[in-house]
Formats: sequence, structure tokens, C-alpha cells
Amino acid sequence: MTDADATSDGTRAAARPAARPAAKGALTSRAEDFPRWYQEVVALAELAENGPVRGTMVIRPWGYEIWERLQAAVDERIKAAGAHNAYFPLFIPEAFMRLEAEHVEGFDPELWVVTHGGGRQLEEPVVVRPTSETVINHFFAKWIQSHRDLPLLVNQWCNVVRWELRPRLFLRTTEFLWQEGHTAHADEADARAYALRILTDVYRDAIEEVAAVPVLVGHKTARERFAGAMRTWTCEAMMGDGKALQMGTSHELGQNFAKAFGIQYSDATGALRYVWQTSWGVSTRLVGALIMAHGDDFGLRLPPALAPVEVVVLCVREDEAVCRAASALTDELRRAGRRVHLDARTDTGFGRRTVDWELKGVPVRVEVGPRDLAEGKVTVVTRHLRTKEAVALAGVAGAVERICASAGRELRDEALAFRETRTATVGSLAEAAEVGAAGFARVPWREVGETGELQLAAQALTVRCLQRSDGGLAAAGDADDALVAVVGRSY
RNA sequence: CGGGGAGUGGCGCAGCCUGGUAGCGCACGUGCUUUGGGUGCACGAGGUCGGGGGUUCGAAUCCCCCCUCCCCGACCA
Repeated sequence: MTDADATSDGTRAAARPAARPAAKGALTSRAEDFPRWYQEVVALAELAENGPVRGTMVIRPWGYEIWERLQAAVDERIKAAGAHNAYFPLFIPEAFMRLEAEHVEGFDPELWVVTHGGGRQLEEPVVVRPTSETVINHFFAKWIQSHRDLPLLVNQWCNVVRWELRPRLFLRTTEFLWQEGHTAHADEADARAYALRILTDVYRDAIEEVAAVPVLVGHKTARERFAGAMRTWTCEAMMGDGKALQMGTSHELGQNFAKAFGIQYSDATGALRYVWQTSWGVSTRLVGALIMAHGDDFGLRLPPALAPVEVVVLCVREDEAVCRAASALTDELRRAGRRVHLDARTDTGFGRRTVDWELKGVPVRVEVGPRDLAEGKVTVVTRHLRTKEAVALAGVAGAVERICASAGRELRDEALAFRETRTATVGSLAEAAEVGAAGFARVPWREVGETGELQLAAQALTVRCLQRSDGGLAAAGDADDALVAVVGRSY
């Protein structure tokens, strides 16, 4: 798996000379086989691997640190939007799941149900949460009595479990980590405004500014909508193979759950009213998106903001002067506030080490070797561009600073340019199917409609979102027929 | 659930048809060598061959039963 040459063909391995193909990367190229490339990056960059139970995932430290940084970026924005973190239980009474009709229908096939505990069969089975909508609403009903209790803005970070037919590390696993926000508002307009605020100020901002992945925002068609929602808003990104990935969703739940769970409040006049709600989430899928949006044939490319290590200082060879200089540079960069790792291993060849750091996506590599050092210089390598420059020792901190300051923007620009080359505006369903097969087609929704959506589905295509022709979000008064559908293949 | 495939050192596989007590690549350990883009050489450690039963002097190999996993068709953060 780690070696593209070590395939099933044993005789070939035996006959093959020791040398591997010169100058080839450690990975299958993205163009050759994107899914395989993805799996190899996940394995070789030590991001994650499969757990012992089908569909489960072990997130390794390198991958988890990336997740922690994404999480921090999202969390601080959630708090800025006024929500507070809380925690609700993993186990949900089965009966709760049945209270909202569409919700039951949507989740029933994905549920894991615990039937035994303490060595005996449970009188009432408990569901392992696939989402916490129901438990949280049960408590909302208790906590909300007056309009003074509103809005109630709660978020939780947790794991959820859903039966999955085709698991893929980070993208679709049986158990995954996420954040789910749940809110209750006095009226529809307030709920809508909050759902949109989360969509743009929390999700879009974190994804574009921190993860450096450009997204399209819009709302889902009825077919793609969250089970039980009136409207589902989404951030959609294009991956390196032209397929779409939903990176975050924010739902306007209307009063469906409020009615199912009896969440009512007394308004200023004393009248009893049902609340209007929202829910929203992003998950560890973001890590998968990061890999697929930015990765290249040499591995992961991390925006500095998310990189566990921003700079690796590499001693090219064992040499006292080299080690001293490398160590001094490491200290200097650390003092400047960078996350730096000093790689002074002498038991591993230089080539191996550079390939490893490249696979892991570390944004900047500072190579300290005797040759450059004799001239008072080191080699600074920019991961996302794969450019090298000789930099005087005194200029290293400045060079690193410049790269760290620009890398995120450049990655985003590159991803955006790629998306644009793969996006076309078309006028018919047939054209949309053609363009959508390799990228995004923008087509008037009235040309698609629900029947068109079915036809697209037969070709593995979906409407990723609906938006205004200028890319803006639909306003309350906008009819879907006046909107543009973004059509593409998706994960 | 329907169709196809696979279980053999940590990983990926060969061996099975034509039974004779297990091998290759990678990874791992030790030593030397090398280190400016996956160094090279030598030596070494590591396996209840998914489980159970049967046939046989002898089973990874043949027969029966069971278990597990993977791939393809009914979905999503």
C-alpha cells in the first residue's frame, strides 16, 4: 500500500531491479487514480486509519491536530455568534427518535440501537445518537417557558454514529466527530437570520479563511434537504477531481420539532407560541475536504493556520556546524511565534525525510546543509509551490514569515481558479449533465425541477445547491424558479 | 438482502490445482556504509497458514460445517 510498485504481482517484484522509477513521487498521481491517491495520502501522512469495526476510524495525532485547529476556528466563531457549548448524552431513548415523522424516516436506516446492557436485554432499547436533535429538544421544551428565554443558542462537540454502507476515512465513517448547534427563536425571521449567520459568519468564514477552501453557499432542494427541515443551507466546495463536497450545513427547522416536542413559550401578550428553530453542523469531514481540495501529487498541502508544524528545520547531514545552525534557527523561529520542528535525524537519509515532510504537508522546509552554510545561507522550500530559494541566515525568519502569511491565500486562490476552470453556466438539463460530470454546471433551476433532478440522479449527479445567479443567497422573497442550480457529482 | 472475491509474520502478496511441515517485497532489529530528493550491503527476529471437524503415515494444500472481511447495486456531515 505504501509502495505503488508492490502490487499483487509477485513475479514482477522479484524481477524488478532494486531501483524504483527515478524522480517518481511516493504516491499514485491524482490524475491516475484519485481515490487511491486519497487513501495513500491519508495513510502515508499518518492522518488516520480504519478502526477494527467496519466503518470506524482511528484519527492519528497528525490528523487530530489538524482537526483540533479546525475545531478551534469553528468554535471561536460559534461563540462569537452567541451560542454556548453544552453536552448531551450519547444514548437516546428509542421513543424520542419517533416523535418527528420526517426525522424518523430520514434516520431510521442509519441507526445503531443498543439492546443489551449489564448482561441483560434492555426493556427499552436505546439509540446511539445519529444527531442529538431529539434529546436536545426534549430539554429545550423544559427550559423554554417565556419569550425571555429566547433565543436559546446551544452547541455541542461530540461523536455521532450512523450506519454507513460505504465508509471512507474522514468523508463518511460510521462514527465521526462533529459539532451540532441547536437554537430556538421567537419568530421565523430571527431563526432564519441566525441560520444564515452561522452559514456565512461561522462556516464560510472558517472554511475559506482558515482552511483556505473556497465554497459556494446556497440552499438544498427538497430532495437533498435534512430530514425534518424546512430549508437546508449549505457550503459546497469542489475537490481536486472536480467532485463536490458538502462542508457544512445550517438548517431552518421551522416549527416541526417544536410541535413534536412541545416547545412553547409565552409571548409578551401572554399568548402561547411554538418556537422557531435551527440546527447546524460541521464534522471531521472537513479534514477530508482539506486533503482533497489542496493535496497534490506529493501529498498533503496544509494552510499554515492548520498545520501542526508550520516549519520543519532539516539538518541535511550530520555535521556539528550544521546542527548548531539548525538549532539556532529553530530557536529563532520559535521566538518569532512559529510552530517549528527540528529534524536532526541522522539515521534516516535526507531524501526520505524530505519526502516524509512533504507528504505531511508542512508549509515551509528549511534545509540546513554544509554547502549553503559555507556561504552563510540555507535553502527554504515552500511546500505548496515546491519552490526553493537560497536565503541568508539573517533572512530566514523573514522568508518564513512571508510564506506563512501568503500560503493560505495562495492555496485558496489556486483552488478557486481550479473551480472556475471546471465550472460553466449552461441553459439546459442535458448540458448541465455534461458539465456536471467533471465539475459544476450552473443552470437555471426551472430547467431542472424535480423531474430533472431524478434524471440527474440516474447519472450520479445531484443539485448541490440553489443560489442567485450572482452567487448570493436566496432572500425570503426569491422563488426557487428564479434561482440557479449548481449541478455536479459529489462525495 | 442479491451477485462476485478473499482470509498465510506488522502491511501487501505467492504457495493450494499436482498433500511432504512455509516463502517474497515493504516495514522492523543489529552492524557497516550513505546522507543536497524514498542510500547500499550483510546478518537477524518475527507466522496457532480465520475457526472446528474429517480424509491421510503426513494437510496452508483435499472434503464438510462455521466465522469474518472486502468489492458491485437501495445515501450523506
